Amino acid sequence: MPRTHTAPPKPIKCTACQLKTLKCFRRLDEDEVKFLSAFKSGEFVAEPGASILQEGTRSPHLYTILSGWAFRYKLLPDGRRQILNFAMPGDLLGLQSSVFSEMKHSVEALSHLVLCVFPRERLWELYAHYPALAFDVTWLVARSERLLDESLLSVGRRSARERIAHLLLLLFHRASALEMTQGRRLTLPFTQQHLADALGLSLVHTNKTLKTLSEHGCIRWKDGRLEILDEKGLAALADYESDTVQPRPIL
Amino acid sequence: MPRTHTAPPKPIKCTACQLKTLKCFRRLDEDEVKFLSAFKSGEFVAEPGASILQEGTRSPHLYTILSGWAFRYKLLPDGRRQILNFAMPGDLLGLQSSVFSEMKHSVEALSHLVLCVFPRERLWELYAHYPALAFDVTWLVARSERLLDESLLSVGRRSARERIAHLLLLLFHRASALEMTQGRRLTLPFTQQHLADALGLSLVHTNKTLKTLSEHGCIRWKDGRLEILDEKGLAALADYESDTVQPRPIL
DNA sequence: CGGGATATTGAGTTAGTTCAACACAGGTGG
DNA sequence: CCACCTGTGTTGAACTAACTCAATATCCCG
Repeated sequence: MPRTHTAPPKPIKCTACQLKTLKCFRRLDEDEVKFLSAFKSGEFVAEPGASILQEGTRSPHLYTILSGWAFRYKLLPDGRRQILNFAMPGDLLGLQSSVFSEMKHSVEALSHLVLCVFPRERLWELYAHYPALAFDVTWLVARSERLLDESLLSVGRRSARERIAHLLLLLFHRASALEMTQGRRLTLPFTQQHLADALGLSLVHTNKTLKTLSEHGCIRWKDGRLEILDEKGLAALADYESDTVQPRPIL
Repeated sequence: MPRTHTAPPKPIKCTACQLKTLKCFRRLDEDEVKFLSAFKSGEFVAEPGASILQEGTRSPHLYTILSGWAFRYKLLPDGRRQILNFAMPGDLLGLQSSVFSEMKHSVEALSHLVLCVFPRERLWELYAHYPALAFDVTWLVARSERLLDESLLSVGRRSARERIAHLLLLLFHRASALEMTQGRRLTLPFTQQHLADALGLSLVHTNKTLKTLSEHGCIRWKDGRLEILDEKGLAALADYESDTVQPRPIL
């Protein structure tokens, strides 16, 4: 069960935002940083399993992930779950309820998670006065659409082995851009159930397929740590092509 | 094989745009319409099977569908195809190549298709001077993300019968909002192969499942015409809930 | 020590696939 | 006007990737 949320110790100033030091993000000018600092209404810390946003509700907030992992998902009435994607630092959460009235998916924390909180009613100011930031928001949504395109291709047309190979490579490269990897290794706070639900597979089959990938010497997956042993092999299996997109927006 | 494109007879002025008469679109003010008229660089007419945008290329244009159907899709090297979604009047095509460098999916015309063409290099002006329109662009991308979420849930977690029920209802309601339906009937310019590729199913199984839905008296599907006979039944099957979103943006 | 997740493995089942044949319609060229 | 071809839809039969069920193993935590 989700644990309760904790109040943050002390919010980080946008001027000192850790994400800015990563080269995968675009540089913001002074004005933009100032605006974002004022726009940011606080921070929100959640523990694994905590519910961040709920399908069917309207959130007064818009979030950006400062650190940690989360995932978006949808449920069917009988409990079947589909994970739509995994969210990492820099990703936007809850824009849907800013743009439409209510959420059509839920979001849950996977790891210890720190979020920047923005009041959705002020999103309009951003569009009115900071067109570059508005464009960044569009950029982020478009990128997330791209990831969904990839997932849909996987779930619709790839075999179990191909899906797993593809997802693991994708996660690895996304994490790598955020400097969350150590060499070929990456800490993934997922259970196999999470993988299964993201891939549209059963838990048992996911487990067995992971095993054959291990036996073929492609990966090592143990205690939430993933090691990519044969990147070429995996990429060939999955027709994976890393998405070399230019510097991405912060917020 | 795709036929060649035809030059448009005479572009329609945005002031006289047919879409504006539909109540599902938000009303634009005079300034916005004037800007859009200037932004619009022409029209583009395509016939069924024509390729509109190609994965791996960069399109200098951004399109909006004025009339007709298209679909976005991705291919695997061995020819497996996943249709990502179907696009109808009012939908935006090719934003990805305006936001990133190149397309990661292709777009093909399903029916006779009329597109409004906008030069992507002027998209920035729109963001700089027409924040409401910029917000509309974001709205459109976010909505398309939502549709993808639904598809991913279907393909990942629903049975063949549920998937078909869900897709047909969705198409019907989307078309209905655009006043493209006649009572419970709708002309769909698809082959069963299109349905199969959108649902992640084989052609044969799609055919058989359509047949059982017909036999149960839920639908009639003949010569590209779909009739919804038992909307309640289909909705129950698919856990379908029509997405009652407020007026949507034009362009 | 006991209870609740998570992971692993085997065995039997099934939804959906592939292969193949055939029906039907429209379109073309002789 | 007919013969042919191609794209689409339909149906049966055999096959298989992935599923469900079930038992067991681990590990962590209170």
